[in-house]
Amino acid sequence: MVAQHPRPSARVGRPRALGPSESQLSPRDEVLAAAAELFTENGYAATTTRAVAERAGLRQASMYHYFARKEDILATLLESTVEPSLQLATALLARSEADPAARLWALAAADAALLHRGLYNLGALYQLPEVRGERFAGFRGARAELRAAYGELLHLIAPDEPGRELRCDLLLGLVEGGVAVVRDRGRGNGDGDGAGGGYGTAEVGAAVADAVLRLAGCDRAAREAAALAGRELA
Amino acid sequence: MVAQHPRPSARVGRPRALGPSESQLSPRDEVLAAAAELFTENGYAATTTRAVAERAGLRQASMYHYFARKEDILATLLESTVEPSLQLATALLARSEADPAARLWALAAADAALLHRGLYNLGALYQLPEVRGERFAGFRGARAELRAAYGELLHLIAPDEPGRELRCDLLLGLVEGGVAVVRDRGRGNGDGDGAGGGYGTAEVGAAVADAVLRLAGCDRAAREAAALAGRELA
DNA sequence: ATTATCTATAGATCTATAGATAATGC
DNA sequence: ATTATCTATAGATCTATAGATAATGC
Repeated sequence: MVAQHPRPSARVGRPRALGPSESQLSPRDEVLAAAAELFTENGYAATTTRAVAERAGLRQASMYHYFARKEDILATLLESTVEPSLQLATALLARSEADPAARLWALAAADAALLHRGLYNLGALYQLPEVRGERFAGFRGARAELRAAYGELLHLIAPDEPGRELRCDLLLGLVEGGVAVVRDRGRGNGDGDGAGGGYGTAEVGAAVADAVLRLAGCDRAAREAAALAGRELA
Repeated sequence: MVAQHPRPSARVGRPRALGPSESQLSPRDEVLAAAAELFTENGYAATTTRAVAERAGLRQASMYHYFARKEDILATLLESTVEPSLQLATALLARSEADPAARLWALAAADAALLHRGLYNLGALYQLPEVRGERFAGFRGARAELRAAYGELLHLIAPDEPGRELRCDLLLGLVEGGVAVVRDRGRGNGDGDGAGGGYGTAEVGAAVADAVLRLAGCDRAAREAAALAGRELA
Protein backbone atom coordinates (compact mmCIF):
# COMPACT_ATOMS: atom_id res chain seq x y z
CA MET A 1 0.00 0.00 0.00
CA VAL A 2 2.98 2.35 -0.17
CA ALA A 3 5.27 1.99 -3.20
CA GLN A 4 4.74 4.47 -6.00
CA HIS A 5 5.69 4.07 -9.57
CA PRO A 6 8.85 5.91 -10.50
CA ARG A 7 7.76 7.48 -13.81
CA PRO A 8 4.21 8.59 -14.36
CA SER A 9 4.64 8.38 -18.12
CA ALA A 10 7.00 6.08 -20.03
CA ARG A 11 5.16 3.02 -18.79
CA VAL A 12 5.97 -0.44 -20.03
CA GLY A 13 3.19 -2.70 -21.22
CA ARG A 14 0.06 -2.46 -23.25
CA PRO A 15 -1.90 0.69 -22.44
CA ARG A 16 -5.10 0.43 -20.45
CA ALA A 17 -8.34 0.28 -22.34
CA LEU A 18 -9.86 2.74 -19.90
CA GLY A 19 -7.06 5.24 -20.15
CA PRO A 20 -4.06 5.76 -17.87
CA SER A 21 -4.50 5.96 -14.13
CA GLU A 22 -5.16 9.26 -12.43
CA SER A 23 -3.78 8.15 -9.11
CA GLN A 24 -0.17 8.06 -8.06
CA LEU A 25 -0.58 4.55 -6.72
CA SER A 26 1.03 1.52 -8.26
CA PRO A 27 -1.47 -0.69 -10.10
CA ARG A 28 -1.26 -3.24 -7.31
CA ASP A 29 -2.13 -0.60 -4.76
CA GLU A 30 -4.94 0.66 -6.92
CA VAL A 31 -6.40 -2.83 -6.82
CA LEU A 32 -6.00 -2.99 -3.05
CA ALA A 33 -7.61 0.39 -2.54
CA ALA A 34 -10.52 -0.48 -4.79
CA ALA A 35 -11.00 -3.82 -3.08
CA ALA A 36 -10.87 -2.28 0.38
CA GLU A 37 -13.61 0.14 -0.47
CA LEU A 38 -15.83 -2.41 -2.16
CA PHE A 39 -15.30 -5.21 0.35
CA THR A 40 -16.27 -3.00 3.24
CA GLU A 41 -19.10 -1.39 1.34
CA ASN A 42 -20.71 -4.51 -0.13
CA GLY A 43 -19.04 -7.43 1.53
CA TYR A 44 -16.32 -9.73 0.33
CA ALA A 45 -18.34 -12.46 -1.33
CA ALA A 46 -20.75 -9.98 -2.84
CA THR A 47 -17.95 -8.02 -4.49
CA THR A 48 -16.96 -9.34 -7.89
CA THR A 49 -13.45 -9.35 -9.26
CA ARG A 50 -14.85 -7.37 -12.15
CA ALA A 51 -16.04 -4.59 -9.84
CA VAL A 52 -12.67 -4.43 -8.12
CA ALA A 53 -10.70 -4.37 -11.35
CA GLU A 54 -12.84 -1.78 -13.00
CA ARG A 55 -12.73 0.56 -10.05
CA ALA A 56 -8.97 0.17 -10.22
CA GLY A 57 -9.06 1.15 -13.90
CA LEU A 58 -8.31 -2.32 -15.22
CA ARG A 59 -10.16 -5.02 -17.03
CA GLN A 60 -11.28 -7.92 -14.88
CA ALA A 61 -8.65 -10.39 -16.02
CA SER A 62 -5.79 -7.93 -15.63
CA MET A 63 -6.16 -8.00 -11.88
CA TYR A 64 -4.83 -11.52 -11.93
CA HIS A 65 -1.47 -10.16 -12.95
CA TYR A 66 -1.15 -8.92 -9.36
CA PHE A 67 -3.16 -11.38 -7.32
CA ALA A 68 -3.54 -15.04 -8.20
CA ARG A 69 -6.86 -15.34 -6.43
CA LYS A 70 -9.51 -13.13 -4.94
CA GLU A 71 -8.69 -14.36 -1.44
CA ASP A 72 -5.17 -13.04 -1.78
CA ILE A 73 -6.47 -9.51 -2.00
CA LEU A 74 -8.44 -9.81 1.21
CA ALA A 75 -5.57 -11.52 3.00
CA THR A 76 -3.19 -8.74 1.98
CA LEU A 77 -5.60 -6.09 3.19
CA LEU A 78 -6.22 -7.73 6.53
CA GLU A 79 -2.57 -8.34 7.21
CA SER A 80 -1.68 -4.77 6.39
CA THR A 81 -4.33 -3.63 8.88
CA VAL A 82 -3.15 -5.57 11.92
CA GLU A 83 0.52 -5.22 11.26
CA PRO A 84 1.00 -1.59 12.35
CA SER A 85 -0.88 -2.20 15.58
CA LEU A 86 1.06 -5.36 16.22
CA GLN A 87 4.33 -3.57 15.70
CA LEU A 88 3.35 -0.83 18.08
CA ALA A 89 2.23 -3.44 20.60
CA THR A 90 5.59 -5.17 20.46
CA ALA A 91 7.41 -1.90 20.91
CA LEU A 92 5.23 -0.93 23.86
CA LEU A 93 5.67 -4.27 25.58
CA ALA A 94 9.42 -3.71 25.54
CA ARG A 95 9.20 -0.35 27.29
CA SER A 96 8.97 -1.83 30.75
CA GLU A 97 10.02 1.41 32.38
CA ALA A 98 6.76 3.08 31.33
CA ASP A 99 3.45 2.92 33.18
CA PRO A 100 1.47 -0.08 31.92
CA ALA A 101 -1.73 1.92 31.90
CA ALA A 102 -0.12 4.56 29.71
CA ARG A 103 1.10 1.85 27.36
CA LEU A 104 -2.33 0.26 27.18
CA TRP A 105 -3.83 3.66 26.50
CA ALA A 106 -1.36 4.27 23.68
CA LEU A 107 -1.97 0.88 22.10
CA ALA A 108 -5.74 1.09 22.24
CA ALA A 109 -5.83 4.66 20.99
CA ALA A 110 -3.57 3.90 18.05
CA ASP A 111 -5.33 0.66 17.19
CA ALA A 112 -8.76 2.27 17.28
CA ALA A 113 -7.59 5.29 15.32
CA LEU A 114 -6.10 3.02 12.69
CA LEU A 115 -9.32 1.10 12.33
CA HIS A 116 -11.33 4.28 12.30
CA ARG A 117 -9.18 6.25 9.95
CA GLY A 118 -8.97 4.28 6.69
CA LEU A 119 -11.22 4.98 3.79
CA TYR A 120 -12.36 1.50 4.46
CA ASN A 121 -13.60 -0.11 7.61
CA LEU A 122 -11.47 -3.20 7.47
CA GLY A 123 -12.03 -3.83 11.15
CA ALA A 124 -15.56 -4.88 10.25
CA LEU A 125 -14.08 -7.69 8.17
CA TYR A 126 -12.11 -9.19 11.03
CA GLN A 127 -14.89 -11.50 12.07
CA LEU A 128 -15.99 -12.37 8.56
CA PRO A 129 -16.63 -16.08 8.24
CA GLU A 130 -14.51 -16.22 5.13
CA VAL A 131 -11.52 -15.28 7.23
CA ARG A 132 -11.53 -18.67 8.92
CA GLY A 133 -10.01 -20.30 5.84
CA GLU A 134 -6.47 -21.60 5.53
CA ARG A 135 -5.39 -18.66 3.43
CA PHE A 136 -5.91 -16.32 6.38
CA ALA A 137 -3.84 -18.15 8.95
CA GLY A 138 -1.21 -15.42 8.77
CA PHE A 139 -3.69 -12.72 9.59
CA ARG A 140 -5.26 -14.70 12.37
CA GLY A 141 -1.86 -15.36 13.86
CA ALA A 142 -0.97 -11.68 13.87
CA ARG A 143 -4.30 -10.80 15.44
CA ALA A 144 -3.76 -13.43 18.12
CA GLU A 145 -0.39 -11.85 18.90
CA LEU A 146 -2.01 -8.46 19.16
CA ARG A 147 -4.59 -9.91 21.50
CA ALA A 148 -1.83 -11.41 23.61
CA ALA A 149 -0.16 -8.02 23.87
CA TYR A 150 -3.39 -6.49 25.13
CA GLY A 151 -3.61 -9.35 27.59
CA GLU A 152 -0.09 -8.78 28.82
CA LEU A 153 -0.65 -5.10 29.50
CA LEU A 154 -3.99 -5.84 31.12
CA HIS A 155 -2.26 -8.30 33.40
CA LEU A 156 0.37 -5.77 34.41
CA ILE A 157 -2.34 -3.31 35.39
CA ALA A 158 -4.72 -5.68 37.17
CA PRO A 159 -2.83 -8.87 38.00
CA ASP A 160 -5.28 -10.22 40.49
CA GLU A 161 -8.62 -9.93 38.81
CA PRO A 162 -10.11 -13.21 37.72
CA GLY A 163 -11.45 -14.08 34.28
CA ARG A 164 -8.38 -12.76 32.56
CA GLU A 165 -8.97 -14.41 29.19
CA LEU A 166 -12.58 -13.42 29.07
CA ARG A 167 -11.81 -9.82 29.93
CA CYS A 168 -9.15 -9.78 27.26
CA ASP A 169 -11.69 -10.94 24.69
CA LEU A 170 -14.09 -8.24 25.75
CA LEU A 171 -11.35 -5.68 25.49
CA LEU A 172 -10.58 -6.69 21.92
CA GLY A 173 -14.27 -6.75 21.14
CA LEU A 174 -14.62 -3.26 22.55
CA VAL A 175 -11.87 -1.90 20.32
CA GLU A 176 -12.94 -3.61 17.12
CA GLY A 177 -16.67 -3.64 17.69
CA GLY A 178 -16.76 -0.15 19.12
CA VAL A 179 -15.03 1.35 16.13
CA ALA A 180 -17.30 -0.60 13.81
CA VAL A 181 -20.43 0.76 15.47
CA VAL A 182 -19.11 4.30 15.51
CA ARG A 183 -18.21 4.18 11.84
CA ASP A 184 -21.36 2.46 10.82
CA ARG A 185 -23.68 4.87 12.54
CA GLY A 186 -21.67 7.77 11.21
CA ARG A 187 -22.12 6.57 7.67
CA GLY A 188 -25.81 6.14 8.33
CA ASN A 189 -27.77 7.28 5.35
CA GLY A 190 -24.97 9.72 4.59
CA ASP A 191 -22.83 9.77 1.49
CA GLY A 192 -20.17 7.14 2.01
CA ASP A 193 -17.14 9.45 2.06
CA GLY A 194 -14.60 9.92 4.78
CA ALA A 195 -14.16 8.18 8.11
CA GLY A 196 -17.62 8.11 9.63
CA GLY A 197 -19.46 9.57 12.50
CA GLY A 198 -18.79 13.23 12.59
CA TYR A 199 -16.20 12.15 15.11
CA GLY A 200 -12.55 12.84 14.52
CA THR A 201 -10.21 9.90 14.37
CA ALA A 202 -8.18 11.13 17.34
CA GLU A 203 -11.39 11.65 19.31
CA VAL A 204 -12.48 8.10 18.68
CA GLY A 205 -9.04 6.78 19.53
CA ALA A 206 -9.05 8.64 22.84
CA ALA A 207 -12.59 7.55 23.68
CA VAL A 208 -11.82 3.91 22.97
CA ALA A 209 -8.60 4.07 24.95
CA ASP A 210 -10.40 5.61 27.88
CA ALA A 211 -13.04 2.89 27.73
CA VAL A 212 -10.34 0.25 27.63
CA LEU A 213 -8.80 1.65 30.79
CA ARG A 214 -12.19 1.60 32.45
CA LEU A 215 -12.42 -2.09 31.66
CA ALA A 216 -8.96 -2.51 33.10
CA GLY A 217 -10.22 -1.01 36.34
CA CYS A 218 -8.41 2.33 36.35
CA ASP A 219 -10.09 5.14 38.23
CA ARG A 220 -10.49 8.61 36.80
CA ALA A 221 -7.17 9.92 38.10
CA ALA A 222 -5.26 6.94 36.75
CA ARG A 223 -6.97 7.26 33.38
CA GLU A 224 -6.16 10.92 33.06
CA ALA A 225 -2.55 10.32 33.96
CA ALA A 226 -2.36 7.41 31.53
CA ALA A 227 -3.82 9.48 28.71
CA LEU A 228 -1.25 12.21 29.27
CA ALA A 229 1.64 9.77 29.43
CA GLY A 230 0.23 7.60 26.67
CA ARG A 231 0.24 10.40 24.14
CA GLU A 232 3.99 10.65 24.65
CA LEU A 233 4.51 6.98 23.90
CA ALA A 234 3.11 7.00 20.39
CA MET B 1 -38.72 -19.99 15.43
CA VAL B 2 -41.18 -21.53 17.84
CA ALA B 3 -44.31 -23.00 16.30
CA GLN B 4 -44.38 -26.74 16.01
CA HIS B 5 -46.37 -28.79 13.65
CA PRO B 6 -49.45 -30.34 15.25
CA ARG B 7 -49.26 -33.85 13.84
CA PRO B 8 -45.94 -35.50 13.11
CA SER B 9 -47.53 -37.89 10.64
CA ALA B 10 -50.63 -37.30 8.54
CA ARG B 11 -48.89 -34.51 6.64
CA VAL B 12 -50.44 -32.82 3.68
CA GLY B 13 -48.46 -32.39 0.51
CA ARG B 14 -46.05 -34.35 -1.59
CA PRO B 15 -43.56 -36.27 0.54
CA ARG B 16 -39.98 -35.09 0.72
CA ALA B 17 -37.50 -36.70 -1.61
CA LEU B 18 -34.99 -36.95 1.24
CA GLY B 19 -37.44 -38.56 3.64
CA PRO B 20 -39.49 -36.97 6.40
CA SER B 21 -37.96 -34.57 8.87
CA GLU B 22 -36.41 -35.82 12.08
CA SER B 23 -36.87 -32.56 13.89
CA GLN B 24 -39.99 -31.32 15.58
CA LEU B 25 -39.64 -27.96 13.92
CA SER B 26 -41.98 -26.66 11.29
CA PRO B 27 -40.45 -26.66 7.81
CA ARG B 28 -40.14 -22.91 7.93
CA ASP B 29 -38.24 -23.12 11.19
CA GLU B 30 -36.06 -25.86 9.79
CA VAL B 31 -35.08 -23.50 7.01
CA LEU B 32 -34.36 -20.73 9.49
CA ALA B 33 -32.26 -22.97 11.68
CA ALA B 34 -30.28 -24.28 8.74
CA ALA B 35 -29.73 -20.78 7.41
CA ALA B 36 -28.64 -19.47 10.78
CA GLU B 37 -25.99 -22.11 11.09
CA LEU B 38 -24.71 -21.76 7.55
CA PHE B 39 -24.81 -17.96 7.41
CA THR B 40 -22.76 -17.64 10.55
CA GLU B 41 -20.43 -20.45 9.57
CA ASN B 42 -19.75 -19.47 5.97
CA GLY B 43 -21.21 -16.04 5.52
CA TYR B 44 -24.41 -14.89 3.95
CA ALA B 45 -23.34 -14.36 0.36
CA ALA B 46 -21.19 -17.48 0.39
CA THR B 47 -24.09 -19.66 1.50
CA THR B 48 -26.21 -20.94 -1.36
CA THR B 49 -29.93 -21.46 -1.23
CA ARG B 50 -29.24 -25.04 -2.16
CA ALA B 51 -27.08 -25.56 0.92
CA VAL B 52 -29.72 -24.06 3.17
CA ALA B 53 -32.54 -26.08 1.68
CA GLU B 54 -30.70 -29.34 1.76
CA ARG B 55 -29.63 -28.93 5.36
CA ALA B 56 -33.29 -28.31 6.09
CA GLY B 57 -34.17 -31.56 4.33
CA LEU B 58 -35.71 -29.93 1.29
CA ARG B 59 -34.85 -29.49 -2.33
CA GLN B 60 -33.49 -26.08 -3.27
CA ALA B 61 -36.64 -24.79 -4.93
CA SER B 62 -38.93 -25.92 -2.13
CA MET B 63 -37.46 -23.32 0.18
CA TYR B 64 -39.18 -20.69 -1.91
CA HIS B 65 -42.48 -21.93 -0.62
CA TYR B 66 -41.57 -20.29 2.69
CA PHE B 67 -39.35 -17.37 1.70
CA ALA B 68 -39.70 -15.43 -1.51
CA ARG B 69 -36.05 -14.42 -1.56
CA LYS B 70 -32.84 -15.28 0.16
CA GLU B 71 -32.72 -11.88 1.84
CA ASP B 72 -36.00 -12.61 3.58
CA ILE B 73 -34.40 -15.43 5.50
CA LEU B 74 -31.61 -13.25 6.81
CA ALA B 75 -34.01 -10.44 7.65
CA THR B 76 -36.21 -12.81 9.62
CA LEU B 77 -33.25 -14.17 11.55
CA LEU B 78 -31.87 -10.77 12.41
CA GLU B 79 -35.21 -9.42 13.53
CA SER B 80 -35.83 -12.41 15.74
CA THR B 81 -32.46 -11.82 17.36
CA VAL B 82 -32.91 -8.19 18.36
CA GLU B 83 -36.54 -8.43 19.26
CA PRO B 84 -36.24 -10.22 22.63
CA SER B 85 -33.57 -7.78 23.77
CA LEU B 86 -35.59 -4.84 22.57
CA GLN B 87 -38.63 -6.06 24.44
CA LEU B 88 -36.66 -6.49 27.62
CA ALA B 89 -35.17 -3.03 27.13
CA THR B 90 -38.61 -1.48 26.83
CA ALA B 91 -39.80 -3.26 29.94
CA LEU B 92 -36.74 -2.17 31.89
CA LEU B 93 -37.05 1.44 30.83
CA ALA B 94 -40.53 1.48 32.31
CA ARG B 95 -39.39 0.29 35.71
CA SER B 96 -38.35 3.70 36.90
CA GLU B 97 -38.44 2.67 40.53
CA ALA B 98 -35.46 0.35 40.06
CA ASP B 99 -31.81 1.34 40.17
CA PRO B 100 -30.70 2.34 36.65
CA ALA B 101 -27.41 0.50 37.09
CA ALA B 102 -29.27 -2.68 37.96
CA ARG B 103 -31.45 -2.24 34.90
CA LEU B 104 -28.46 -1.66 32.66
CA TRP B 105 -26.83 -4.73 34.13
CA ALA B 106 -29.92 -6.80 33.43
CA LEU B 107 -30.22 -5.57 29.86
CA ALA B 108 -26.58 -6.09 28.98
CA ALA B 109 -26.42 -9.50 30.60
CA ALA B 110 -29.54 -10.72 28.83
CA ASP B 111 -28.53 -9.24 25.49
CA ALA B 112 -25.06 -10.74 25.65
CA ALA B 113 -26.37 -14.10 26.80
CA LEU B 114 -28.84 -14.13 23.96
CA LEU B 115 -26.14 -13.42 21.43
CA HIS B 116 -23.86 -15.95 23.02
CA ARG B 117 -26.34 -18.70 23.48
CA GLY B 118 -27.76 -19.51 20.04
CA LEU B 119 -26.42 -22.31 17.98
CA TYR B 120 -25.55 -19.53 15.67
CA ASN B 121 -23.63 -16.37 16.23
CA LEU B 122 -26.07 -13.99 14.63
CA GLY B 123 -24.50 -11.07 16.43
CA ALA B 124 -21.59 -11.42 14.06
CA LEU B 125 -23.94 -10.67 11.19
CA TYR B 126 -25.16 -7.37 12.60
CA GLN B 127 -22.49 -5.37 10.87
CA LEU B 128 -22.59 -7.30 7.64
CA PRO B 129 -22.53 -4.96 4.65
CA GLU B 130 -25.50 -6.76 3.14
CA VAL B 131 -27.57 -5.60 6.08
CA ARG B 132 -27.48 -2.02 4.81
CA GLY B 133 -30.03 -2.81 2.12
CA GLU B 134 -33.63 -1.66 2.05
CA ARG B 135 -34.93 -5.06 3.05
CA PHE B 136 -33.27 -4.75 6.45
CA ALA B 137 -34.68 -1.40 7.48
CA GLY B 138 -36.90 -3.13 10.03
CA PHE B 139 -33.99 -4.81 11.71
CA ARG B 140 -31.91 -1.66 11.70
CA GLY B 141 -34.76 0.26 13.23
CA ALA B 142 -35.15 -2.24 16.04
CA ARG B 143 -31.44 -2.20 16.70
CA ALA B 144 -31.46 1.59 16.79
CA GLU B 145 -34.23 1.44 19.39
CA LEU B 146 -32.20 -0.98 21.43
CA ARG B 147 -29.24 1.34 21.21
CA ALA B 148 -31.42 4.23 22.36
CA ALA B 149 -32.51 2.20 25.38
CA TYR B 150 -28.88 1.59 26.31
CA GLY B 151 -28.30 5.30 25.88
CA GLU B 152 -31.22 6.18 28.12
CA LEU B 153 -30.01 3.98 30.96
CA LEU B 154 -26.47 5.20 30.51
CA HIS B 155 -27.74 8.75 30.80
CA LEU B 156 -29.60 7.98 34.01
CA ILE B 157 -26.45 6.58 35.55
CA ALA B 158 -23.97 9.17 34.40
CA PRO B 159 -25.89 12.26 33.26
CA ASP B 160 -22.99 14.63 33.26
CA GLU B 161 -20.31 12.85 31.35
CA PRO B 162 -19.62 14.23 27.91
CA GLY B 163 -19.49 12.29 24.66
CA ARG B 164 -22.76 10.57 25.33
CA GLU B 165 -23.40 9.33 21.81
CA LEU B 166 -19.89 8.10 21.36
CA ARG B 167 -19.94 6.24 24.65
CA CYS B 168 -23.22 4.67 23.71
CA ASP B 169 -21.72 3.40 20.47
CA LEU B 170 -18.79 1.94 22.33
CA LEU B 171 -21.14 0.27 24.75
CA LEU B 172 -23.06 -1.39 21.94
CA GLY B 173 -19.80 -2.35 20.28
CA LEU B 174 -18.62 -3.89 23.53
CA VAL B 175 -21.71 -6.06 23.83
CA GLU B 176 -21.88 -7.20 20.22
CA GLY B 177 -18.16 -7.26 19.47
CA GLY B 178 -17.22 -8.75 22.81
CA VAL B 179 -19.56 -11.66 22.40
CA ALA B 180 -18.34 -12.19 18.84
CA VAL B 181 -14.71 -12.37 19.95
CA VAL B 182 -15.52 -14.70 22.84
CA ARG B 183 -17.47 -17.04 20.62
CA ASP B 184 -15.01 -16.94 17.81
CA ARG B 185 -12.02 -17.74 19.93
CA GLY B 186 -13.93 -20.49 21.66
CA ARG B 187 -14.75 -22.11 18.36
CA GLY B 188 -11.11 -21.85 17.37
CA ASN B 189 -10.15 -24.96 15.53
CA GLY B 190 -12.70 -26.84 17.59
CA ASP B 191 -15.65 -28.73 16.25
CA GLY B 192 -18.37 -26.18 15.62
CA ASP B 193 -20.89 -27.41 18.18
CA GLY B 194 -22.41 -25.54 21.09
CA ALA B 195 -21.98 -21.96 22.15
CA GLY B 196 -18.25 -21.34 22.04
CA GLY B 197 -15.47 -20.60 24.38
CA GLY B 198 -15.58 -23.02 27.20
CA TYR B 199 -17.42 -20.19 28.86
CA GLY B 200 -20.96 -20.61 30.05
CA THR B 201 -23.58 -18.34 28.61
CA ALA B 202 -24.47 -16.90 32.02
CA GLU B 203 -20.78 -16.32 32.72
CA VAL B 204 -20.38 -14.37 29.50
CA GLY B 205 -23.54 -12.40 30.17
CA ALA B 206 -22.33 -11.44 33.63
CA ALA B 207 -18.86 -10.53 32.37
CA VAL B 208 -20.25 -8.34 29.62
CA ALA B 209 -22.70 -6.67 31.98
CA ASP B 210 -19.93 -5.96 34.45
CA ALA B 211 -17.81 -4.48 31.66
CA VAL B 212 -20.73 -2.33 30.57
CA LEU B 213 -21.09 -0.93 34.07
CA ARG B 214 -17.40 -0.19 34.13
CA LEU B 215 -17.86 1.87 30.98
CA ALA B 216 -20.76 3.60 32.66
CA GLY B 217 -18.43 4.62 35.45
CA CYS B 218 -19.71 2.47 38.31
CA ASP B 219 -17.22 1.57 40.99
CA ARG B 220 -16.85 -1.92 42.35
CA ALA B 221 -19.44 -1.55 45.08
CA ALA B 222 -22.02 -0.11 42.70
CA ARG B 223 -21.36 -2.90 40.21
CA GLU B 224 -21.76 -5.62 42.77
CA ALA B 225 -24.99 -4.12 44.02
CA ALA B 226 -26.26 -3.72 40.46
CA ALA B 227 -25.44 -7.32 39.62
CA LEU B 228 -27.38 -8.54 42.64
CA ALA B 229 -30.38 -6.35 41.93
CA GLY B 230 -30.11 -6.89 38.17
CA ARG B 231 -30.53 -10.63 38.48
CA GLU B 232 -33.90 -10.00 40.08
CA LEU B 233 -35.06 -7.84 37.19
CA ALA B 234 -34.78 -10.46 34.48
C1' DA C 1 12.91 -9.48 -24.79
C1' DT C 2 10.10 -8.14 -21.31
C1' DT C 3 6.21 -6.32 -19.48
C1' DA C 4 1.37 -4.88 -18.48
C1' DT C 5 -2.32 -5.11 -20.26
C1' DC C 6 -6.11 -6.79 -23.36
C1' DT C 7 -9.97 -9.99 -25.51
C1' DA C 8 -12.32 -14.15 -25.32
C1' DT C 9 -14.10 -17.92 -23.04
C1' DA C 10 -14.60 -22.48 -20.46
C1' DG C 11 -16.74 -24.29 -16.80
C1' DA C 12 -19.05 -23.83 -12.84
C1' DT C 13 -22.34 -21.94 -10.31
C1' DC C 14 -26.51 -19.67 -8.36
C1' DT C 15 -31.24 -17.58 -7.81
C1' DA C 16 -35.78 -17.75 -8.86
C1' DT C 17 -39.67 -19.32 -11.75
C1' DA C 18 -42.80 -22.64 -14.19
C1' DG C 19 -45.28 -26.30 -13.99
C1' DA C 20 -45.94 -31.26 -12.47
C1' DT C 21 -47.02 -34.51 -8.71
C1' DA C 22 -48.24 -37.00 -4.55
C1' DA C 23 -50.12 -36.55 -0.39
C1' DT C 24 -54.51 -35.25 2.67
C1' DG C 25 -59.31 -33.08 3.21
C1' DC C 26 -63.98 -32.82 1.92
C1' DA D 1 -59.51 -28.87 -3.75
C1' DT D 2 -55.66 -27.74 -1.31
C1' DT D 3 -51.23 -28.25 0.02
C1' DA D 4 -46.17 -29.16 0.26
C1' DT D 5 -43.23 -30.69 -2.17
C1' DC D 6 -40.77 -32.12 -6.49
C1' DT D 7 -38.18 -31.82 -11.30
C1' DA D 8 -36.41 -29.04 -14.75
C1' DT D 9 -34.49 -25.01 -16.38
C1' DA D 10 -33.85 -20.04 -17.99
C1' DG D 11 -30.97 -16.50 -17.49
C1' DA D 12 -27.55 -14.38 -15.26
C1' DT D 13 -23.66 -14.39 -13.29
C1' DC D 14 -18.61 -15.16 -11.67
C1' DT D 15 -13.68 -16.84 -11.29
C1' DA D 16 -9.75 -18.02 -13.44
C1' DT D 17 -7.12 -19.39 -17.58
C1' DA D 18 -5.32 -19.10 -22.44
C1' DG D 19 -3.37 -16.68 -25.59
C1' DA D 20 -2.88 -12.17 -28.20
C1' DT D 21 -1.13 -7.40 -28.28
C1' DA D 22 0.96 -2.90 -27.67
C1' DA D 23 4.02 -0.57 -25.15
C1' DT D 24 9.26 0.10 -23.56
C1' DG D 25 14.25 -1.64 -23.11
C1' DC D 26 18.36 -3.28 -25.13
